[in-house]
Amino acid sequence: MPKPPQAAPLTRVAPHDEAMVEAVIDWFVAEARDLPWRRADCTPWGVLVSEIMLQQTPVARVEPVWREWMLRWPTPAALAESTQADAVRAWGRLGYPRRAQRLWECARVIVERHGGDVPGADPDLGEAELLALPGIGDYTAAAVRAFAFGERAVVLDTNIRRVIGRAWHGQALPAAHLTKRERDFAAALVPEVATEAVAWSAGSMELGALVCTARVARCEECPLATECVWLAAGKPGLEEAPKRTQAWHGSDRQVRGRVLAVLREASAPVNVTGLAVLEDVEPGQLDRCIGSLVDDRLIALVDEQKGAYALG
DNA sequence: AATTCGGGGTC
DNA sequence: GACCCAGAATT
Repeated sequence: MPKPPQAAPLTRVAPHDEAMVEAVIDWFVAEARDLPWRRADCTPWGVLVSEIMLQQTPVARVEPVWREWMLRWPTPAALAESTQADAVRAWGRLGYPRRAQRLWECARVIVERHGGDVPGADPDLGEAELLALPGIGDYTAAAVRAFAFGERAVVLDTNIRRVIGRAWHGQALPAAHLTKRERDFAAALVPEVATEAVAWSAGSMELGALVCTARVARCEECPLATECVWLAAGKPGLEEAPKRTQAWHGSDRQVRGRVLAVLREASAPVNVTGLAVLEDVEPGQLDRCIGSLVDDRLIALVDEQKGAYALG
């Protein structure tokens, strides 16, 4: 293995750790899914769109929507020339429609500020330029730098956090909040050579998605099985789960979704408050949800006379 | 640091 | 039914 350049990493990684990282990379080369946004002909825009869609949404649900989206809006400029309403409508049932709104805004900013090219390739400014875009946070900025531009970046999503937590620390599930300590440890594991760094990021993410899954880990298939601290300890900590899930049925979140679903399907403005499909919703809650959707600029009152709303 | 923000597959 | 998913933005 070639020696990395003089620039030493902040934290030295033991040969043992390097071997584990390489094991994940080798596994990924053999087992990676053939996803469209991983193909060599996928543009940075395609990668960016996939990353936004994949925020809190599984691959299986994203893939068909991503394909349609890329056929319709193959470039940031194409999306920027369309309307937010079209973007939200094409988003379909992926959830968190504010992502569609931000992606549309993101396309406009890319056109205005970056001449229509997705930023992020610059080794110095890339990170900051991406973080400045709507809907792009720490994870997505790093992911675009790595997967769209092949740069070394510290990609840290829920999958990678779980893999590192288990294999290196023996923890079943990552903590609710990312600490500097955890980030520093993850950063130290990222290989210095960019191509390997990208392979590690994609590979550890894929390992978390396919093998080292949250509920039932398939350790017999894992390339880290012989080294995994968590497996050696007998896979403790999965039973405890005082996470307190947020109620869904009847929540504002659900009602907002139902209102938006009506307006997505409609070809003309709709008086939402008089709708049969929303009869079971308390008037107060319905008004509150409509109000918050208006505040978010996801919908707008377009016919005051009729009290009719449409997608913003 | 805690909340809010969708929706559906899976166990 | 509870849980989980390539998180981000706001307070």
